[in-house]
Amino acid sequence: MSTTRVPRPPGRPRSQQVDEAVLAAALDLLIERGASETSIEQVAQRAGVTRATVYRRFPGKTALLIQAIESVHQDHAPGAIDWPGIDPMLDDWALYLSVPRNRRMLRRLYGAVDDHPELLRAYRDSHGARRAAAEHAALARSRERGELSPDADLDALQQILGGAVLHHLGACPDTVTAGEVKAYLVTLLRQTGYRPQE
Amino acid sequence: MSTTRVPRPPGRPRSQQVDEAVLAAALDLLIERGASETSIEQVAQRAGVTRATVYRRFPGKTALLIQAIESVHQDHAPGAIDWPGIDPMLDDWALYLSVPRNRRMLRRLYGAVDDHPELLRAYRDSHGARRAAAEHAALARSRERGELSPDADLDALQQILGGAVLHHLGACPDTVTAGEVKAYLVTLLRQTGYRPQE
DNA sequence: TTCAAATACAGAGGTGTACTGTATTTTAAT
DNA sequence: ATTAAAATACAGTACACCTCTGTATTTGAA
Repeated sequence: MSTTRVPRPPGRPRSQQVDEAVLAAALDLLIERGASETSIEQVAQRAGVTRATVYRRFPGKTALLIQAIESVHQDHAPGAIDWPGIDPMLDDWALYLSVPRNRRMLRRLYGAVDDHPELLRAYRDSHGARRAAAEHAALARSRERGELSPDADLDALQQILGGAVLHHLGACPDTVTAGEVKAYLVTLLRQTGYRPQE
Repeated sequence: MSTTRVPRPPGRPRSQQVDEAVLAAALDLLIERGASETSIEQVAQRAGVTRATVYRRFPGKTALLIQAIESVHQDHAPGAIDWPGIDPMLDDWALYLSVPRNRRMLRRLYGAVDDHPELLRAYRDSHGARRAAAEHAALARSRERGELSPDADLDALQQILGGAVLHHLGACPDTVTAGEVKAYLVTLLRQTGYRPQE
């Protein structure tokens, strides 16, 4: 492999530990305080590093936050998602939405749409695109199986589900269980003719 | 009338003009920059007064913003809303959601849920409560008229609509027309069995 | 006389850059 | 092979500048 033949550049290499600490601190602060309330100073402080060290890696706050967002989902979920139908898909969603940290994260991203649209875009680019396709596929399988009306508009259903998630994020306390989230989603989906096979 | 018999308090009275200027400035900044990015300093500057003048009226930013939000809808819409059915209701929504300022305002309120939950609460208290009842009534009328399935869950439909609005706010540019918004809402609602009478 | 409003103040925190000293690593000369 | 030089990273400090906060004091309108 020629990939191993990368001549190491001269000088002291950057500490990977510092890389990770900075990104983790940035992500934490994004979730805790939001994008515009997060400062380079705070990130550096939390990462146990000086501001200059952060500035060496990132030109500014936005670039830092974008990379922090991207760093989340490159760790796990390298393979493609594939749900056999709506029910297991909702299970996954419910599990995700029952973790307060995830809920806050999503709210922060949507809440920063006007000031930092790049963040939501980075989130979608880094792990939303695959999902959309997988969602569509799951809905299609369920429709074939008769769990949905044969003439159901899958795109519309997808948007209804997306809206339901947003509504839930804004209206429900972060103490909900996965079971409650799923029950909520199923209730709404039932209005569209969803009839899960038992 | 004894109401005219209010003995004027001694000293210089507060300028009502300043009152309005401060509230208007606060509302503008809330919409433009968001709650946490808005400072008393900026409000004072935009209202053409000094900080001390603002502090005399409001103990802090939150109280100021709450009152600014409440000041919007006490001007117009004093009477109860009453929609004869879903279609005119969607017309009203679409009109509202086609005004960029309104869209921004809603995004700001939802985006500030984690940091300033009082703001969304104030919004709901000051003109969301009435609406919810009116929505339910409009849906009920349409159901009776056969535009919805007889066993439609009105609460669930209401939440679907609420979610759709949020989704639209986050996904669509603020240049949409009222017609486009309505088309979007109707498309989603059709999935729930909505069949408007022509 | 009494309160509104302007002015002044001290403190906190953030920004981006620059400079020090030290640690770590490669490259080149011996 | 050993050693010196060069290159880079990091901590720490400082700078000049800005914005915001909350209060205290003064000026002036009713």
